[in-house]
Amino acid sequence: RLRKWQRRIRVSNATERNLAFALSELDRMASALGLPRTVRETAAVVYRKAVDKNLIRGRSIEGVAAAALYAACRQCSVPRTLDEIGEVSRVSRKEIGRTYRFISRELSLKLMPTSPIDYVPRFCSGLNLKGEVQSRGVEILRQASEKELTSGRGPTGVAAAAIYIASILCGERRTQREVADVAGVTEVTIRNRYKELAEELDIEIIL
Amino acid sequence: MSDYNIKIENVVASTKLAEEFDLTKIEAEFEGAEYNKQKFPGLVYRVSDPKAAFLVFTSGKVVCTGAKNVDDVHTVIGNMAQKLNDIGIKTIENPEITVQNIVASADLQAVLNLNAIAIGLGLENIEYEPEQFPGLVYRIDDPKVVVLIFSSGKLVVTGGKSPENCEQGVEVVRQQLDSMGLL
DNA sequence: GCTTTAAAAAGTAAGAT
DNA sequence: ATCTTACTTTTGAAAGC
Repeated sequence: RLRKWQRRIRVSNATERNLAFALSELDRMASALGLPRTVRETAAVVYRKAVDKNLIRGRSIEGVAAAALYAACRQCSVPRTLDEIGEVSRVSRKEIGRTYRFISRELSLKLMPTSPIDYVPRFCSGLNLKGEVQSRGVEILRQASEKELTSGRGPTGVAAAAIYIASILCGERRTQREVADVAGVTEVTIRNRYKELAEELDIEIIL
Repeated sequence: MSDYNIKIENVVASTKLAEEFDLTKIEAEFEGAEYNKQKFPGLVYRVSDPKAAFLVFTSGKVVCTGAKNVDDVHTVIGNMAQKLNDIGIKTIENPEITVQNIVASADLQAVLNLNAIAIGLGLENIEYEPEQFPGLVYRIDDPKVVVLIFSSGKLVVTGGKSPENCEQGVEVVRQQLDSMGLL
């Protein structure tokens, strides 16, 4: 009986220690990515649910923490790409994606694919673009979505192209290189997307 | 009318041609054969008769992949057995060949809204992460196949054991999308 | 889980020209 | 800027780490 009690204490200690480690990991990654407190708390909730459902078995704490943070960013509409999460995690992008799919399914998160619109605020601030440009970009994305120009395309690439166009239309031009860098895509992708958007949405780009 | 341009792109099959093989000998006799035990336990051998690739193991088991149809699988495996015999290696007479997987492509001839389809089929039944891959992944239980759905209306059906499975898979998708008014 | 094979879909990426 | 090559996803078997 005393043995059993001690065992419980050990398990409890291990569980608490692991949870503490996971939460510190979430905090460390969230800080590195400059994420607000609400996202960290959401990630903590997701992580705790995963623990309660024993989803950590056979998986690393760091992997589940990274996946929880990735999921939380999406739930809070301030998405980070798997590459961005991977940059502040010891776990590879592939493993984070795999773990995300698993907990997403097991916890029935039912998240819609990331919307390009959710990337606009972050990318625009990174380019020092005003709210007017953001609004323009969002409007372009709404029209793009209606004309089926976003299905199957990378959200960051489409968002980057919309911002590139918006910056020009608002007289605050940013180069493809600048936009590509903040969005984490190549200039070629921005070029391909913006050509398609300009053509299909009948937007005249002069310069 | 009932087509949708279904085309088989690849057939994977397995069989057993002998009780055991000396892969080192086969590698020496078959030009182009690759065998690096520490890299992979099987010997790799490509043929262009009907085009296909073989993975030959010491156990006598063989995997054939890359064939464009089921008949070609039987043809190339028969040719393979003959080549082994020519080299002085006896093989099992009528090997039991099992088709393990068939990959097919198809075209629904319609531009699709993958977000709408994701909701229509149910987020818990699909996987769609455009950040990672442009296709929506839909797993079907009835013919047990996996269908990759693209915004262009093109499809990839894989996991089927027969051409019928692939056709059924395409039909299931067509029907479900049609019933939801997404086609 | 990984290693190796083949193949399609469409997007994105990297290095070369 | 454009071309080529290549990687992302899915599937299945094989023997072994």
